[in-house]
Amino acid sequence: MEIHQLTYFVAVAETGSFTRAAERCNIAQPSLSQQIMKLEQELGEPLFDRLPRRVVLTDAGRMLLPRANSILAELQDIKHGLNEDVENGRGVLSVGFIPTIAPFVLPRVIKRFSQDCPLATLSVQEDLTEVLVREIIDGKLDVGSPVYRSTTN
Amino acid sequence: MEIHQLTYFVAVAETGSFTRAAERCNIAQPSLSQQIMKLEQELGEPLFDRLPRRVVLTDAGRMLLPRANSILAELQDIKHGLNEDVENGRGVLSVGFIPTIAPFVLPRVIKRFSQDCPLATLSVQEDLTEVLVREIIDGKLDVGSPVYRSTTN
DNA sequence: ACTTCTTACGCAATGCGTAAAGATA
DNA sequence: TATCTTTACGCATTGCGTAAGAAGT
Repeated sequence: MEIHQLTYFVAVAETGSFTRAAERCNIAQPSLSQQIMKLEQELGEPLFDRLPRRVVLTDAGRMLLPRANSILAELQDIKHGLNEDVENGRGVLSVGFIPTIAPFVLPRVIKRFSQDCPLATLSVQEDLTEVLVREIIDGKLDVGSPVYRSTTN
Repeated sequence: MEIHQLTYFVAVAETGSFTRAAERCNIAQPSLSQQIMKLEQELGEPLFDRLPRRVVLTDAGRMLLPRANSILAELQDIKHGLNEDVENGRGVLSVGFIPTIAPFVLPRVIKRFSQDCPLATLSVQEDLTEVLVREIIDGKLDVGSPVYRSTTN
């Protein structure tokens, strides 16, 4: 399992197409196909259902997506934050949530976290919690702490 | 930045030696040196101070370590959990902590998490919290939820 | 026919190993 | 001299691109 494979996987999942994902990743489409197949082979089951007109996630793919996003976001954080001041409680806590549990814990955990570490930044990755996170960002759900959603490059 | 580079980095950090890290990773020692140097080059600053008798983490290295562990643990979770039943609240929440904030939030977050998701498993990665986690595992600190520390292979 | 994914194949990049060289005690 | 890391260099793996094939609308 390699990082670029996770990148390609997320691109396919988000675009719903191998072709468009290849464009986004700036590689040839067969090369992307090849890497996705290797990933599926390593994990033991297909990640996408290849339908005639579009590509949709399988159950395994749906489970992988938030975790892949979390890992890619953490890598982003590393590149951004290593040279900068990540001291003095200004750290970045990167948390990946699983769909089932997110709605229950997320608001409370964020609130709790913001109370203990007001200067720290929280990074949340989970597709199904996107709406929730957006509400927080928009200020409809005040949690008292800076929250941002990492872009997946 | 590649996965195997993070693996090598963690091995060097934990063994305090390029030679022993290479043995653990089952590769030649110069090859490991090469990958560590590439990683340092990409991040823009050295990760280790090469002392005569041992190697120690630089500030940058200390910041990278918990994040690298977190990523590697997430990859482990993916491999373990994809085929299995990660539904019904039996999921694995993998959380990476930064040294400064861990002692404050960890116990409370774990307790809160266990209340909301009694069937879920919590995975914590941070070297400086190792003692804390061990106390929890040993039962001295009851949090009411299964906790395990992922091995970094 | 047109769009999209897969297969086939060759090249180029790179991770790894062996051997030699610094460096420090 | 012994231990440990770095440098040098060649090989083998593999990711990527181009071209052709397959399948569906």
